[in-house]
Amino acid sequence: MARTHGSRAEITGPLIRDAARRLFARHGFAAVSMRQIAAEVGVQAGTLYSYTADKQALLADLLRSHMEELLAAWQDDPSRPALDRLRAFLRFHIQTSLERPEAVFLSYMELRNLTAENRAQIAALRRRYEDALEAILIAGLAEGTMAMPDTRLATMALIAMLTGVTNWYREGGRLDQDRVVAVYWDLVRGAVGA
Amino acid sequence: MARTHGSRAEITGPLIRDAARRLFARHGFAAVSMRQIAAEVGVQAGTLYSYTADKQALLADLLRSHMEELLAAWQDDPSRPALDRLRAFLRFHIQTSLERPEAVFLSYMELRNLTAENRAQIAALRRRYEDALEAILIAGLAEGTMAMPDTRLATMALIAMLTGVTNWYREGGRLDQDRVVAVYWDLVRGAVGA
DNA sequence: GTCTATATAAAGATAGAC
DNA sequence: GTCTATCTTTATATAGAC
Repeated sequence: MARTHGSRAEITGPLIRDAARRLFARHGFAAVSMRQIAAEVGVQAGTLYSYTADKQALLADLLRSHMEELLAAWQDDPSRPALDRLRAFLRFHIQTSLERPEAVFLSYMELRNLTAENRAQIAALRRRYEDALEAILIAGLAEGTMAMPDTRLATMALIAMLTGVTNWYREGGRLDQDRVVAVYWDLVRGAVGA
Repeated sequence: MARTHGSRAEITGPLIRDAARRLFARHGFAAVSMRQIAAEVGVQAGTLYSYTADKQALLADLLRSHMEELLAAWQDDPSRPALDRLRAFLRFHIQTSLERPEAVFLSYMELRNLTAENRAQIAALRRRYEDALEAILIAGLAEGTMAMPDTRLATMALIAMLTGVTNWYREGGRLDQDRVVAVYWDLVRGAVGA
């Protein structure tokens, strides 16, 4: 596994991030050692410190880039009917959650291991993501196509429900992804009073 | 803090469990040392091993007793209308989740740190709890007072949604517990097609 | 039942050679 | 850019005294 003095910076960085994401998600941040990450990549432990200031910064980078990718990928069109937008959000959220279950899991679980500064930064990104959903619910109320007593609570409830898919979904299991989206859409549509 | 040779076994056991629950929930299982737990209780680290075989068994005890208390406390009455039973389940789940947020959090997060045997045991208990909810949904379908495409997915979706309350609820925040139950009841009732 | 002391292993991080 | 070697700290767990 271990190479001797081979240099390939362009790929080592991403490999470190991939290994860290996988290991942190599987065992928990504190349970994973820098040596384990290094072994997974095929470098020595000391090498990791050419790519990250410390272990915590490595986690922070993973969470920040995940949230930024999520925000960049979500394309909303406020001119469309709110129910269509909600349907699109649901599909987007389930799809990305199932594509990157490890990053999703980390983003909801390992905030506590960040410095206060990094934690605040990630929390702000997450808040923007939640606001994207709430905007749709507010539009639905204004249109009269949805009904609910509290858009903020509904936002939190829906995100928790959708993200929960990662807890039980198994590739090749009883239901494929489209079917999951369809079933959840029935539940969500009912929940928002449509 | 540290006493010298004082003996009080009746209370030290529960204190260890309380401290471990709090610390594991706050920092993560792997991030907490036996020394930290001991310091919180006011004993020396070695003393903990009079109460648990090892660190992992301490976690397993916490999760097992939490699930067992939950199952013992939930009183269902299958002769009542399914919607009433669902309402009662919702209130029970939100109430206990907010009363014991640390145990709830651990039960969903730290299964990965158990031995395979302990993990299977806890998973079976959790499954029984999920089945208690699904039984209500199945009854609702049979009654014709609910409608949903998949009772198993609906079960997982509802539990994720309700448990998510612990992620954002703050004592003394914008909403008191009864109000939260009322808002979620609106969402749940819609989701199950009532 | 609890303490003190310790065996043994592994952690995060850094320095300097190649 | 990566490796080797190492400093320093901390961890789990156990043995035996009180």
